[in-house]
Amino acid sequence: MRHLLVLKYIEKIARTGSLRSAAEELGITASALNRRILGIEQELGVEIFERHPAGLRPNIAGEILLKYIRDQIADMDRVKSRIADLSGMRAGHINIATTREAVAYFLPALIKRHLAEFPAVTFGVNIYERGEAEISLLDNTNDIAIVFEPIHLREMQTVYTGTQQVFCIMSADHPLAERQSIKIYDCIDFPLLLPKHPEGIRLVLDATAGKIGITLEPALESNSLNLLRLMSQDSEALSFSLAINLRPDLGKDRLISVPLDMGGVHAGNLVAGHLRGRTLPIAAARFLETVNKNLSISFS
Amino acid sequence: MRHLLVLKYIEKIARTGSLRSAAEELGITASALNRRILGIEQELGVEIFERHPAGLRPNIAGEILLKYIRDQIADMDRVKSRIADLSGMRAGHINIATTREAVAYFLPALIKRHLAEFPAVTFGVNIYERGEAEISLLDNTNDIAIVFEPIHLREMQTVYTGTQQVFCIMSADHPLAERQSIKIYDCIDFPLLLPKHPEGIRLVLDATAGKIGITLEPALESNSLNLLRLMSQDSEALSFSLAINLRPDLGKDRLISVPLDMGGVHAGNLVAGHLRGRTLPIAAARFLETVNKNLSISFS
DNA sequence: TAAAGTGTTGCAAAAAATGCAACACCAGAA
DNA sequence: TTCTGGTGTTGCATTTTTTGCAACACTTTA
Repeated sequence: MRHLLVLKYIEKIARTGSLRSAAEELGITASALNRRILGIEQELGVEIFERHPAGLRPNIAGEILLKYIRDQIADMDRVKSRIADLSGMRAGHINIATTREAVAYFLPALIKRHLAEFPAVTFGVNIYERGEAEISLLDNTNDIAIVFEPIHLREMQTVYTGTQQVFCIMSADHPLAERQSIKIYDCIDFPLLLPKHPEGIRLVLDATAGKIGITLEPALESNSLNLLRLMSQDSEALSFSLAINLRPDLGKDRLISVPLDMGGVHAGNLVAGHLRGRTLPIAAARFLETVNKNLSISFS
Repeated sequence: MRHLLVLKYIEKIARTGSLRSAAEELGITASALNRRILGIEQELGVEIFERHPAGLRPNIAGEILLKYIRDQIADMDRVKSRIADLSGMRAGHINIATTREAVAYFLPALIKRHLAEFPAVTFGVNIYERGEAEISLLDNTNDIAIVFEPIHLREMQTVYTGTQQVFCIMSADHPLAERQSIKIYDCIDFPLLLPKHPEGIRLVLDATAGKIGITLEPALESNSLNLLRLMSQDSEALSFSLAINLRPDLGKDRLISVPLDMGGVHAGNLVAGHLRGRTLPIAAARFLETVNKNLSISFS
């Protein structure tokens, strides 16, 4: 709830005891946070925090306000819960069709978060080869499709469409590791670990190579993206990954990722949507909205 | 309070029933307001207004939200007054509910004097029809009620109660002008200028007349007490006024006032108080005490 | 059919929030 | 003392958000 933001800021400061620590936890700057507080204090005409060298501590006015804030946040939660009850997004089953690329880290995290808010919702996640996910919407086998480079876009009502940057994954001590970005041309001197053909990312890579008149000759082909990535470890071999599929803790495997400059070739589209003309059950619609929001934020 | 802005927007729309009318009252554009609503609805994942050709009407989710909003706004007011209290009880906002009879000369003078002593206090004076002022205490719209002949006395904690002498106002050269007091019986031969019905003083006059078996037939009815008074000027017509509403400088308009002997009928009560069971903010409590003191001194 | 009301949306301008960097201050350690 | 590491604050350029204008699509009423 956006209108509670400022209140949550205040609450966080009261809990951490200092502007800077609160700011860090909130993911904003101390200065921004500070000005928010100064603004509130000006609105109230009273200071709500005592300024100590060690940080901020609520004064009596602050304590009164904090009580209000905590109540208000709790009340809002209750309101949201009641609204969720009567609009039916509380319960239901959601079947999701997706491709291997999209599913690795993004979807599990998202489902987990959604489940925290709507525990009674159940999920089915079904992985398809390129092109098949969209088809599966036709007979309502699945409610939502999240796919990379869809083939049957006509059948879909898309809610989110966005390009996905391709990253090249390599060992941390690889000759190319220092680069800000690399071109496909730079890659051909090293062993290439590529996904098998119908995979969307392979398509994009082949197109990029084709543009400059070369053919990619993979040292290893597999449809296990994880296998490909691990093969890069401690070798000169290169593998590739979409932004959405990039593991957050690559460093732990002594790997790093470098964006691939595709030289004007259209980076592939990631698409989320449902069957055209179908009105989704509320639970599914709600989740799709969450998907859309998160994709938009993560890959802008 | 800035963070309540959006909430107040919603509340306003619910009250006016349409985007455009609400926008106008709020001093913004319909489009801006509309986007605010769309934003909230997206945040909640649910629509909160039904779209009718005639305008917007809250749906069930909206009603739930509205309850929350009204509570939060009221709570915030309470917080602000509590905070004002502890900053030396010299500041605060006082909302006063009253009826037309009580407000003309007494209240302005009192507020003026109070303001001289407590310049940081701000006032809101709201005039209601008979019976409505007390009701307005219930939702904390007003802190203090000063009313003549209240209907809903149960809801009120009265601080002052006292009868109000009724005066008959007439031209200075009126045949009755020399009297020490007059009876209602004396009046019926002259044109009567009476307030309209729900007005408390009219009630008292009717009761007095009823006791001796006559009905008052007004030459003019109005709910502007000032108009009635001025109509008495240079004519034989009689108007009536409560002691509290008696203008100090009647002589300037060539008018005089003569007490009305009501022949045993209970003169109406003037009551000042607040919502039963509520502890007033200090600023309001303080003003109510001033009201009490002045009423007690003036009409003993 | 025309008029007057409704909500909605694209686009450019205005306003608000933010991050960066520097500052001033204080407590405790060297 | 002087230095270090912590605090909150502020000016400025930038980014993000909000807003108003105008036009649109739609429904009800005259």
